[in-house]
Amino acid sequence: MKYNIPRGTFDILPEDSYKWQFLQDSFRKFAICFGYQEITTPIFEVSELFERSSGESSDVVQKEMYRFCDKKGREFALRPEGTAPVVRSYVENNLDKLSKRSKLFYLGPMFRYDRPQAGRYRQFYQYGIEFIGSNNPYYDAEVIAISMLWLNSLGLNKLRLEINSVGCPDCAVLYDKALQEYYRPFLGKLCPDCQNRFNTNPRRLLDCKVPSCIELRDDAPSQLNYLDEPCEKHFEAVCNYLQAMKIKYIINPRIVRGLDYYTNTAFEIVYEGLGAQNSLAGGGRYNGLIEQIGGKSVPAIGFAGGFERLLIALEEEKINYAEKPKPDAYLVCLGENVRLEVLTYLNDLRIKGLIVDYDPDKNSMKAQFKAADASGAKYAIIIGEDELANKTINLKNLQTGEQIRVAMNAEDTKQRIRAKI
RNA sequence: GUGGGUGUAGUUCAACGGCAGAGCACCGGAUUGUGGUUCCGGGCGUUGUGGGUUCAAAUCCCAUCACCCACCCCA
Repeated sequence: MKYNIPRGTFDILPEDSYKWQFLQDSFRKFAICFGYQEITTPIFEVSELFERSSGESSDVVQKEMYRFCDKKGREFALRPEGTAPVVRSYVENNLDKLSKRSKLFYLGPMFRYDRPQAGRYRQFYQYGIEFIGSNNPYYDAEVIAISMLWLNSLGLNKLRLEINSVGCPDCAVLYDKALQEYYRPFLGKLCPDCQNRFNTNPRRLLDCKVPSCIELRDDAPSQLNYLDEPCEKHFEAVCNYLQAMKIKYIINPRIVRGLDYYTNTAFEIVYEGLGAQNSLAGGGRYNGLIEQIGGKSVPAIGFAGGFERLLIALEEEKINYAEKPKPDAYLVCLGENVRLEVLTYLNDLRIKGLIVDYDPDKNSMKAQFKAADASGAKYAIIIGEDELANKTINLKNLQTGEQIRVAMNAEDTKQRIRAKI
């Protein structure tokens, strides 16, 4: 019986895993420099957490969640996104009592039952930041900056940062009304989906890709004209901070976040060349969410980005961001007795942190040297009966061909190899 | 959930009704303790799976599964 990987998932094979490790480490370091700390939550939570936070009407909740019941009939879901679990943990562990601000980041897999497509998977890996505890627009800019500057640091420069403000719930109500007034005369001209959206979620009308709907959209009122004073000031301040940070952006009043919990700032980082799924990262402010799921009213802002799309973009730009790790040395042995006696030395090298490759199945020197070349090892350590008897090794630099005979001493070998790197 | 395209060796692809092949990768060898180049040798793989048409199917038809792309949605 042969088994297939579940649809929409993928294996990260050894030939690629170093890239993932590099990107994950890189993001960790970056976030830490901005004062953020890692938080890791389970990959499943009670379904209700997501239903509450994302909104019952959202696509995520409606059709994309992997749900299951445990033996006691409790209903869980594999997490479709990272913010709700982090906020759950924040509330549950009283992180607000520890400090007024919580600066958190996370990495890990998310799950959505979607039809797979370029840059879209059922299990996908996200990196994200959540800042909880202040409504200061500086933090909006900081979170946006982290997401943008990190991508820049990897060598991605052809990015477009789009920002918008969806206002607070009060503004949203006014804006929804304005939209409905605008669209009402054209109701008959809208696509069936949009006729639905007209009532359930008017702001989604702006997101439609049907040509006739796009045409109508051009003259539709802008959210930005329906912000109350505090929201307008907030948005202006965010823009000012971004300018002060010299981060280029464009204001796109049509950015609508899919999840219900967003307020005020919404942003997206777009990379053309990803196909239809061209959003590398996205996020926004969610001042209402924490209270909504049982905490105090605390303002917060965050974002999440997808590793798969990032990988595609880096590949597309032909950026050499990570180097494949190669062995420091390859051990070439001759003779059965040698193979036995050399093992403590070999283990010592490895314990000391050298990457040493060795293959007991390769007999001839030729085969062993070929393997050494293929592995990309910088040195070969050659040991035969002679060397063993004298407690020495031949250390050969595989690039220059230079070879020296030195003591069989792991520490000494390590020093010599490190010195020449 | 809806459309379109594609499934042949580990991989990239040929063969397009008539004997299933090549490049790359992989393994071994070229006088027994020194590699990268070169040369030689090594391939029966349920042609994704199951049916059907035909004297004959990788090839045509149907179904199914998987992948890719798009709608939708978003990371």
